Amino acid sequence: MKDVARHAGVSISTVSYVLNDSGPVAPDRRARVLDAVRVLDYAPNESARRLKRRSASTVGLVVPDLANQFFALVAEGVAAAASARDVLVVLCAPEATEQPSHHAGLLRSQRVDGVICLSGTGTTAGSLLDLARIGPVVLVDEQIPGFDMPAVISDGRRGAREIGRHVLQHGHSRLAVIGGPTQLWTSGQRLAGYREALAAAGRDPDDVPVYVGDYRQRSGTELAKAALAGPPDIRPTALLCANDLMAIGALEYCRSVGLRVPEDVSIVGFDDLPMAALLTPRLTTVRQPAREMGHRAASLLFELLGDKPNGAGDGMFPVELQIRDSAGPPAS
Amino acid sequence: MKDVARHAGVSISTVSYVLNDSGPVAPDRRARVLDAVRVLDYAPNESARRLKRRSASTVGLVVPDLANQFFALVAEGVAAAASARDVLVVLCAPEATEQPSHHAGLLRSQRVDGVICLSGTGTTAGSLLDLARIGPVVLVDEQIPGFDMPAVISDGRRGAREIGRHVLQHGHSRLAVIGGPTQLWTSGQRLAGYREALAAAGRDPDDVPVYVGDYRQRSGTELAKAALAGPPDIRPTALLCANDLMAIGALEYCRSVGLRVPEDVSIVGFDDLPMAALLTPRLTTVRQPAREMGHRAASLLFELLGDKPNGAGDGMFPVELQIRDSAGPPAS
DNA sequence: TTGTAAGCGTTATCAG
DNA sequence: CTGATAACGCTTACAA
Repeated sequence: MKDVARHAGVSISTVSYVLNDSGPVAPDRRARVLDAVRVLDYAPNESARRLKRRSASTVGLVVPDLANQFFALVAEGVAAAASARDVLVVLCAPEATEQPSHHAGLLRSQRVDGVICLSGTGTTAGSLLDLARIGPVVLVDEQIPGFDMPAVISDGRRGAREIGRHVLQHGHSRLAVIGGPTQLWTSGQRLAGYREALAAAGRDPDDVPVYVGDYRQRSGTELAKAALAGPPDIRPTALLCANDLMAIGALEYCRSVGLRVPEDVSIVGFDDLPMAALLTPRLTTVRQPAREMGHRAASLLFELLGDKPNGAGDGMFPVELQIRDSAGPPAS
Repeated sequence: MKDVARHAGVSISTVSYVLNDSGPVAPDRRARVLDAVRVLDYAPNESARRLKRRSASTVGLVVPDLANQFFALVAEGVAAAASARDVLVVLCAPEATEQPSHHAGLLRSQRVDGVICLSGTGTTAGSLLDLARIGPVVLVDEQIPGFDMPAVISDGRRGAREIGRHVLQHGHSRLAVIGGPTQLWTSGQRLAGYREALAAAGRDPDDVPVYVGDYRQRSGTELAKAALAGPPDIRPTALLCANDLMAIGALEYCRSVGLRVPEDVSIVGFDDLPMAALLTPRLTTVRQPAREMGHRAASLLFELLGDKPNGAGDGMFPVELQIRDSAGPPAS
């Protein structure tokens, strides 16, 4: 910057003025400065800048599992919104094996302005508290009772209720739920939705067993195996999976043991990953607008950070039942 | 930091010494400092730190399309390697509509230590030059002739050759290639591999038409439509797609018009996305170790940045033919 | 309209 | 072993 000033024959503060539009500068001098900037290929040092102003134009993005396409799409939405405002995104993909507070510390030291946190196994009240000390935190697809942090969520409960009803309408009498991690809000919501559907159909929700998975494909496979272990006249004829990845795992298991879907067992998921419609059978599921949710989360965070209100309230995104081929009437 | 010093009854430089192990400190004073840090919940200001040292412990990650799971997996590998060394990853997901140099500028201002750049449509020699001014750049699945930047690649040419041979062994006489963007290195490699296979089978490589796509699913659908437009006795019986996403698009097109795969047309892909094995028919493709490649790219970058050599040469990753169900003998 | 100078929170040099 | 103190590159009163 000193170089630029010298090259342009002005003082260093004049350079700053033109770079930030923060002071009146005579047109010719401004031109000289801009010119020097180009000639010297000068790029301001953001570290120094941040040190002075107390804001970083940077947000943290905590995502548990990029291999889950739902998260990847949310991340893309966040990145797009951030890019549109020239704010940087620092990516944290905490591994299950590490202390959740570790990343919080890193992010805090970076002085990121705020954080977007995607629902995932690491989301405990404690780790959220760590993040909250950094600055505003917006949650995606998660909510912690008693904390009321801003959150971008979708109406998972209703989605689960609708897909539950859809399955029940086919006349299944024995069902099982393959749910997500119990500590996750979404898991609870979806489970609640399934139970409402059951109750609405005059069934006792407590009659259907719930297998607790971790939202990964593998656990879908394993839990399907557990759920479908008994003899044909005992075993469930429909599996309500709390996300698509687990539904896919379940589908795989069925395929591997020769169970037909949906004739022998109906399987439904949740998320509507791009691949859901490409499976055979095409997966009946509930669509969540992942990219939009990421975008909204970022906008909401910017607003919290003092951007002019951009209409990004923390409302609920609607959810949409996608009826395809993986659920149907039981064969019997 | 001043507070910590006061609280511990030592000087500010002593605090710095214990925080960085950069000077000898009496055990009791060190303990007092550590204590004060905990009590005051102090986190060092990285901006100030970077200003002083000239390194940021931060790398940039440029990824064109997170919705492509291959990229998402590479990103995950990068994030994992970075996290293991406490280096931060700033994510750039340049949209097609914006100037590639824009992100380079952002990254440069951030003073990131280096950049990992995934192959994508935005990868021009010019934009790479922009990035190179920032610091070391390692490319993933890309190489620019004449620039020789460190790169983490896989042997796509061999993969393409092998899958080409596999298809040809089934006795197809009319084939078509659905390739990637011509400016991408991977596209060229894969195309070269296909041509080698053709030549090895005694066929004239120039006889097979090449449709140029953009590695996205949609272009697979469109190009399959174009490629398969003619009457049955004219149209190709096998489609060599340069990545899985386009293969999936092609699969979709075939399904939509009632063409059976592989009976009416064989389709093969490249990448082996996790979903490839879940499709019906299961997609025959070539596996690239995405996550490992990301990990290696990060390690390589760290090494370039002065980390002790960690054995991350820029060798070629082997590639593995995955023979499944989407390619077979033509029906005729 | 322009320049001077005082920090921002760290690290590193150099006397004690 | 410890503590002043001078940078690091930038912003912003304040003075000219």
